[in-house]
Amino acid sequence: MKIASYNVNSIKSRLGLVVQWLQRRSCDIDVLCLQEIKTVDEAFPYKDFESLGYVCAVSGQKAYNGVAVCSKVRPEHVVREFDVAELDEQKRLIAVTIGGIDIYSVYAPHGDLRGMDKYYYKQRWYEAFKAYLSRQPEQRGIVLAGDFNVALTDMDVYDPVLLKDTIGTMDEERLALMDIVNMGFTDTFRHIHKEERQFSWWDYSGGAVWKDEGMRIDYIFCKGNLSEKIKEAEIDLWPRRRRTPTPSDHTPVIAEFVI
DNA sequence: ATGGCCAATTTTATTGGA
Repeated sequence: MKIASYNVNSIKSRLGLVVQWLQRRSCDIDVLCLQEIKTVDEAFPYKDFESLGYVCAVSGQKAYNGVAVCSKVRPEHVVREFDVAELDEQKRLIAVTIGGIDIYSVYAPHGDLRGMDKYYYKQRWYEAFKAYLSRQPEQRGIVLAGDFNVALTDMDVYDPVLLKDTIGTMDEERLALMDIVNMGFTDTFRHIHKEERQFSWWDYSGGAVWKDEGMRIDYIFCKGNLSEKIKEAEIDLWPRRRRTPTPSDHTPVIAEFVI
């Protein structure tokens, strides 16, 4: 089973490219977690995904944020509200249960430099998400697929010196995500590719993608016995290295499980 | 690849993204 995470930066602007990408891969993705769909539920292009064989669970909002999970199998259960103020005030989280596994599409706050409102909001959001996850049953199979807006280590940025103490590389941001990882999660890409510098996001400006000046901030984490079932992990550069249609600034990350 | 960031809205500027 292949699970993918893709921050599309507007599903309306990206629909054509996402469809092209899925078809190019012969629709080998079983579960596609989307972030930054930037639209309300009613405006999500359900039908376009249906014609490719996917059913979509959506938690959207106007203009900003918004997440979805499109899967070949209809989920047994969908959660859109998490009964925590920090996790519900913006649409950054949706969870579906497929084959007894809880799969989350995650869009962590971007944040800001130290001292700014959005810096503190990111910290509060991570605390709330960690606390929420700690309340889940220990043995539960969980996959977290999304844009976490943190580069875990210096290996995950193109220039650690230049990018030291910037958004996504600050120690406290890394600790916030590491806290979650340390709850028993495995970084699927790093598990398979121990030393490879590969990125999932590149700035639109300056032709960053062509110079490979990027960061790895999109992840698929898994816990429970899923960690022993990771078969392959991949970052697919194809959708990012298009000129037309205009790509997202992110590219999809994929993990394959022996399930 | 041969450039000079992109998307949505509050729209001809501003905000957010990272």
